[in-house]
Amino acid sequence: MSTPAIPTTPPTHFLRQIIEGDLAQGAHAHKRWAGSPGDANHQAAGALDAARIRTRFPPEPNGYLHVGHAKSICLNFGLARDYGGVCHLRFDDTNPEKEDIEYVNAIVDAVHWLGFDWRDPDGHENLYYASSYFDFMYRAAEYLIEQGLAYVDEQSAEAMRANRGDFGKPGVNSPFRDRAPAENLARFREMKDGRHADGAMVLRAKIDMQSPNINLRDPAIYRIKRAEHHATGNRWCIYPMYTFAHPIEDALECITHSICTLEFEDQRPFYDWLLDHLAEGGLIATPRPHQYEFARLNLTYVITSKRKLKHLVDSGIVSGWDDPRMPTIVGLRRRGYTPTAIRAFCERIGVTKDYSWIDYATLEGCLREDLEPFAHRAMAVLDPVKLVLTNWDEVMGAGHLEPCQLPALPHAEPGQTVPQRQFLMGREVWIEREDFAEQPPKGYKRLFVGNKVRLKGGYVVECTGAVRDANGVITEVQALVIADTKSGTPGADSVKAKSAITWVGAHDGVAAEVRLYDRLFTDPQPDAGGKDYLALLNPDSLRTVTAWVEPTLAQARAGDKFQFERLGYFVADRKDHAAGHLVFNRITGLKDSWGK
RNA sequence: AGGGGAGUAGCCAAGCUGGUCAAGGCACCGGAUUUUGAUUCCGGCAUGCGAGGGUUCGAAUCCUUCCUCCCCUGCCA
Repeated sequence: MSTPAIPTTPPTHFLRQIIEGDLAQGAHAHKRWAGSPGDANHQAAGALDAARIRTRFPPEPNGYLHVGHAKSICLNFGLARDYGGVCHLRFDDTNPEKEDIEYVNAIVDAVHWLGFDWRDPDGHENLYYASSYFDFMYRAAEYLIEQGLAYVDEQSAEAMRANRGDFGKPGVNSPFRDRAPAENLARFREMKDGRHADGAMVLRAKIDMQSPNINLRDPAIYRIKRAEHHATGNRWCIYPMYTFAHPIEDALECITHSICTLEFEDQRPFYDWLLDHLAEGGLIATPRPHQYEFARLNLTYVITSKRKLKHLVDSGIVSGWDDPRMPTIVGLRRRGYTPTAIRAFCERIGVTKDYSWIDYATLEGCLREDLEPFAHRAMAVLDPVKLVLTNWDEVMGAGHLEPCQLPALPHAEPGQTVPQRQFLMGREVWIEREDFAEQPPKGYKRLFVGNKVRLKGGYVVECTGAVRDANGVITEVQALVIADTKSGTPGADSVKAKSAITWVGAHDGVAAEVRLYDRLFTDPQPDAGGKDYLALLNPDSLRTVTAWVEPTLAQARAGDKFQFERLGYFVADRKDHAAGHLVFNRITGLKDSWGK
């Protein structure tokens, strides 16, 4: 008797509603797609687009992706997947000074790792570069000039800024604003031909210097910049600005829904202005794309500012972009987070236009939820103290080692075969220091004199005391093993134990380096309100201990994830873990014990 | 100051055309099961939807005034 599968509808949000509305109206039903990006003529020659919608994830290749990008990735690729569409991966590489091919590759890896691809129904890969549209962008710029919609401004940057006005003061027209199109065209071509110095002049859209929206006060759309581009080399010395380039990129790729973050809302009127003019001129396919904005992710205790993240790396506060404490995709990956958990997280937090802070606990919860059903269990002792079973030799025989076993997963499905973990119990075992208490607090269920506890998978023992050294530090805990109480035998339940504690045999335990990671910052919002984030670093964000782990763990391979019972989820480090030197990273505890 | 956005529980978030509408998740608190104080399972958790006023038989949903927060004055994206 199995419960009928309940169809899981992803939570709705305003973007889904917009798309569903568009689809219902057939807004994109007649769009054509020639199989590659291109202008109006190119697309008109194509077939009806097999993709019902097209979205895009458009990172600038100037750094590593982080959780915030994951939200955008899951949104754009998820929407395309859910509505029979396609999501393009597009590198917005319009500023050669900041960009590098190294980042391109890292971004490709990260998006793939998250579980997404950018293929058309026919398998064609939609991986694009803004830089491959430079020719068209140049043509569009000349079109604008010819139409009297753009002009070359020779004011200095300072003069431009001053004449732009501010929130309370309208801008004033540039003295170059009313030049004739032919003159502008000539100047623009000189710019392209390298006849002018960097910064000597820019091409500006001619809109409205009085606009209350400062983005519409004749925004710069092309600048002179002699820099080698990672893709186009030195072919160009003028580069389009984001403002101008992005709408065109969307249009050439036949994007239906161009989704970006809130800070671009004021940019939308220009987006519409540009594309409407280009569509009217027959340069781009119609219907043209539309821009929608959502709120970016803020995660408590996490910083996503690229500049600050870079400082953490450069100053050695963390070991690199993939340090397991970093909120980068590579960092989360090395920490042990799974793509499934990250995707679930992005789904769970919703999509709105509200400025919000998501609890870090939400991410941790998604990880635990993902790992709980299949992460193999293992026993480990992170803060070891020896437990000596003083009557072991009499009861079990001198030097006896008792083979014990436990299933790798506690809740096996009826037909499921679960591997068994084998280990040995002897006179001496390692237990957690905190599993013994001289003065047990109220409700304490572990070892204290007179209390009976099961060594999980082994025998029930009764605590008799502890041995201290000259400084009063406990060097050994003592107990009596109770015969015939071994786990899985008929007598197992003959003696009631208050609890079961985890342990590792002193004879077959294996040493391992365990890296106990915690949040990098002590403040829930280290990146807000102009705080000094460096003063808010958590001094205990990494504690490395030498632990004892059960023998099965010696076979762990880099990247394998486990639940160390009662301790949390751990992953064998993908960089440093090796057969002869076990290294485990704590992904997260079994519950949030911070502040407990 | 001008423009653009947003305000529903500790944190997210449904709710849109006014009538069991205050969903759901996380967190938290009870209780049951448990050889992980985990998991699982049950139960609890907003007389109130930024505040005030109004329209209406009836408003989180409509009107109005006010308050708070975020974004915009790069030849960055």
